[in-house]
Amino acid sequence: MTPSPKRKHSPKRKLFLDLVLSLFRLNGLLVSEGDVMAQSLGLTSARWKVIGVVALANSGVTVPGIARVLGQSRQAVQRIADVMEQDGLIAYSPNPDHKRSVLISLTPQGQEVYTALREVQDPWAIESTEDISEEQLESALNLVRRLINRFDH
Amino acid sequence: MTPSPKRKHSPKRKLFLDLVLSLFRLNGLLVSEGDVMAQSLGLTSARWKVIGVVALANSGVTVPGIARVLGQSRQAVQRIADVMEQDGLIAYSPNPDHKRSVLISLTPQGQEVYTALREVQDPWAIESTEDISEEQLESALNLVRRLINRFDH
DNA sequence: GTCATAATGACAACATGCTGCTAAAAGCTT
DNA sequence: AAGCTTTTAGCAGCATGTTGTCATTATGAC
Repeated sequence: MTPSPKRKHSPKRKLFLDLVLSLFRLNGLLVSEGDVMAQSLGLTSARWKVIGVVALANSGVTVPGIARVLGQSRQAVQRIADVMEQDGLIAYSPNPDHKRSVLISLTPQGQEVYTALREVQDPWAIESTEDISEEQLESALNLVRRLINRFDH
Repeated sequence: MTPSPKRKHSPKRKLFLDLVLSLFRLNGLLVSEGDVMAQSLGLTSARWKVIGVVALANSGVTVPGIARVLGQSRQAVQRIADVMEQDGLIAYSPNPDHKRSVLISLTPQGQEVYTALREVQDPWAIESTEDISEEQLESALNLVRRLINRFDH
């Protein structure tokens, strides 16, 4: 044993870096899960995210608005949205409050797809949390949101 | 109990889906943080991940091995590694145990960069957890790892 | 109202991830 | 040893994300 640990141990530092690395991994795995679920419906994980935001915030959604919810760039969402509009899942309509930024809504077909999506997504969510308590989920969500607020400049 | 709640409330379902959405956001923000930290050193967040794995597992690292640690595809890591080798951060050397899969090591320049990286990364990690307890970090890491194991087929 | 600033759409360039494919090397079962 | 399976590198194609730029529209300060 050397006599002099000059360097501070700082277990929180290592814990946090481990957490960050694990979050990168989990993110990749979640995208994969989303791809698998969405695949049977002709969607991808990116469209899964977008259709979810549109379906929940059922009125007055715009492309930059979706981007803000997802924490992504306008341009990334715009590209996905344009494809989904071509595919007939969403529709653009004029925005009375804004000449440039059109409103987005689900088409009937988009609503069908979203309904079908829920029938895959909800059981997935329930199964995924089988051995996880509500309290654990809440505290993890709490921590994640604190980190989001810290990093969202 | 009343006979009427046709739809199960399942608060865990909504909690989990909120958590997943928040994880997507946090992932994007963490990548941004990594980009900012790595930028001053001429790195990007992707190279930040790779150099970290090489520096920690200081011997016998291969491209597919890094990919397994990061939970990414071989090809993604290979592309980053090839660029880093061109830039002189890492070096390939013959693998006595495997004719095809070469070993990766940090060059002296790579070690310098990693040292400089630590001087940015460690304070960042400590500051990021200022208002978070060790116990909270541990339980979050625990939960994330359980989810990784569940989804890592 | 005017003017600076912010938000938006559109386009381009690029980084990072994925899958799929082929051929070579390694590992394993018999 | 032979043969089947897995791992690997290298290539290609593509999806998803980023930033940057420019012109247009909104917004807010004065």
